[in-house]
Amino acid sequence: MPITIADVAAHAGVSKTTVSRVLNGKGELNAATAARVRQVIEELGYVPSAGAVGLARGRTQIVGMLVPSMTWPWIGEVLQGVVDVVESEGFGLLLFTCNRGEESLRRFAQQVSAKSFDGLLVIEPEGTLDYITELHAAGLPVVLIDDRGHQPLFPSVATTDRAGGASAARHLLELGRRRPLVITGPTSFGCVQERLAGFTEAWSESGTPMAAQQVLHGDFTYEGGRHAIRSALDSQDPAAPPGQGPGSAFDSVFAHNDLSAAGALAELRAHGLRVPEDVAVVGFDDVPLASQTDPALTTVHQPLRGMGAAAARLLLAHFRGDPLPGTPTVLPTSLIVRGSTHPGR
Amino acid sequence: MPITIADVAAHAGVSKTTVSRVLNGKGELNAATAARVRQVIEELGYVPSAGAVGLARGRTQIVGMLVPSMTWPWIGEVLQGVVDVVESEGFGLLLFTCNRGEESLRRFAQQVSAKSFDGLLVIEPEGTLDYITELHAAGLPVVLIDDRGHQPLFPSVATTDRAGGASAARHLLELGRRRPLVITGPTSFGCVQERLAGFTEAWSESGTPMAAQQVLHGDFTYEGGRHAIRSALDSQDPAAPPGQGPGSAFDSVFAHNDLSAAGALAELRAHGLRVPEDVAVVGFDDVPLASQTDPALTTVHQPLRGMGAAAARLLLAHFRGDPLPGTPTVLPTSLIVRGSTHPGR
DNA sequence: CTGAAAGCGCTAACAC
DNA sequence: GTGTTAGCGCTTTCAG
Repeated sequence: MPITIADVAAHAGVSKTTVSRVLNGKGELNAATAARVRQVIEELGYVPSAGAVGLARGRTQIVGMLVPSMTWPWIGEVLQGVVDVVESEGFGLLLFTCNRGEESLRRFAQQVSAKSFDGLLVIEPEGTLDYITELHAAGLPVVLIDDRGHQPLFPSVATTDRAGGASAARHLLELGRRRPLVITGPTSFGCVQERLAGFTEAWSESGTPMAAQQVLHGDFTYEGGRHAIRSALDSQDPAAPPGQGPGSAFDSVFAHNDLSAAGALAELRAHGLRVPEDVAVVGFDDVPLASQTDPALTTVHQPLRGMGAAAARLLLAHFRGDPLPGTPTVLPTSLIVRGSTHPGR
Repeated sequence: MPITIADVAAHAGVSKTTVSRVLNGKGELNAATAARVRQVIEELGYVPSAGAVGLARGRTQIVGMLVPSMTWPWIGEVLQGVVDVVESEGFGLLLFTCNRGEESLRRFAQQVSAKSFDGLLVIEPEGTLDYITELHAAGLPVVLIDDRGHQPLFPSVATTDRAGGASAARHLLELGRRRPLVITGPTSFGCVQERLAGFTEAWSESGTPMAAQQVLHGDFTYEGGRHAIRSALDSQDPAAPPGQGPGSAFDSVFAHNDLSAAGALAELRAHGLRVPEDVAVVGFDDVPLASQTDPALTTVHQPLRGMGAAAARLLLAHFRGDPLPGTPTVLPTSLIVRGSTHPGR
């Protein structure tokens, strides 16, 4: 017994078409009729069936979102950004993950074919770029939220990884540090290459270029961070105590994400090194963890929420007829200074 | 040009009805016809339109999920549990948050009325219990994932907060600790009351009941954890150094969540106290942060993923005709021992 | 075993 | 301005 447009029409003594018109504000209506219809809608508490509207209009008012996993610490931020704008525009958000591999993807593909949503927002799950590109080519509106530094063949929202790396370098230089250690993420990621390039460039501008052994390849994990510090300490001149003293291997660390920076922090302490006095540490991302380490982590903030919101806005604007931009939308990073580089903060 | 059931019917030389039958496995079909139809479906890559099926059947094959916010650290785990089962059953997950207050909720209510989904999973957003109860009463299948220790009037999935508190107490007792400090969460939460009751009961069984000043009211934040430790240290006998020595105020901490436990950890260190030698610390939740503190946090693991999955299974089973259980489904907590109570782990 | 026809609830030409 | 008439793509009686 849910009430339908027909009920409203009957109660108001008009046709379904008229009701539909006041609902969607189309055509010229007699003010009086419109008011009466609105009144009845109110009284009956009528709400159009999303499914029926979707079928009739050929558009669902739903945006799909595909993410690799829900359990990564920064995914929530992006999602909140997305959800905020999607909801406020009266759209629904249909969520998909790739947690169960092949099977997940097949299921997702089904939903695409089933026209369950009008457009797709995606944080690229490993190895699906080709598939997504295909969907885009097939006419599905897609916006990529790029955390990998790809340059995809379709609209995307990204951040300034290179400038972020540079800002970390400049910060350390300003603090008087001269021997940095860089702990990278997986080097196949474009973002990692950018962060490294930005850091290295900015550093060389100081006149002291970096040596190869100052870059350690990590894997974005906590353990990876610990391990990098351990091996850096192991391999340095045993006669020279680490820290700011002359001869020590490094006086600062730039980790490519906060998680490995947190690992570095722990390992440094385990070796009796003080942060930031002996070694200053800078992370990347600004996930919640960053403000909950001890000392709190100076880090390059990624505008995750903003990226999610921007991607959603792009897609929704497209539904209204605006073209999707051919070039990536780039949101700037910003350096957040905390205790790991600045005593007392 | 999306291909429809009519296309398949035409190509296979049968009626739409027949195609529909092979699609849904209803009625007795001639094996040969069925095979032929299946063949055509395959060739054409036909997938039924979700919207059309929904309209015709009156069911959307979508489950709605309402959460307070996406940015809490443990929400992701629950969501992943939900998504895993929802997806594997061929359903879609429509996500809603209450981030924008009243407005969010109104929008959500619309979607409910619009019959956008068949049933609802909810992590109760503050102050919406009445509204949810109403929806349930109105006939919408609802399962609550209860993080607050409510005893709602509708199906829910919860965890053993009381037993979890007790396990923390027993662990500390076994380690020989005798003067615990408890840092609670907001006391209006049922789960906080339960955790406290469980801890206190188990502790009194040891023969040494707890004093009121051993319980500090916190707020589930990092700062709250730091603050609690600070005031505990401030208020103790200035002549008695803290730690395990006689006369010191406490030799262990049970924080009601990991975040405040991490705060406690930091503050203890700031005062020169060693964890776990001087003070052992136990948290609650087992969020990712717990394994990334230094030392890593012993904590009471909440089966968040399992709770999400269980809730989803309950709802889906209900769609198949099973009744929803009248009594809460309870999943057990488990104690995860790490370095904050056990040196070397 | 299979098909014709009538919806599901709404929108969109096209008349009046 | 407003109503009539077809659909949107699928399911489901009801015949045959």
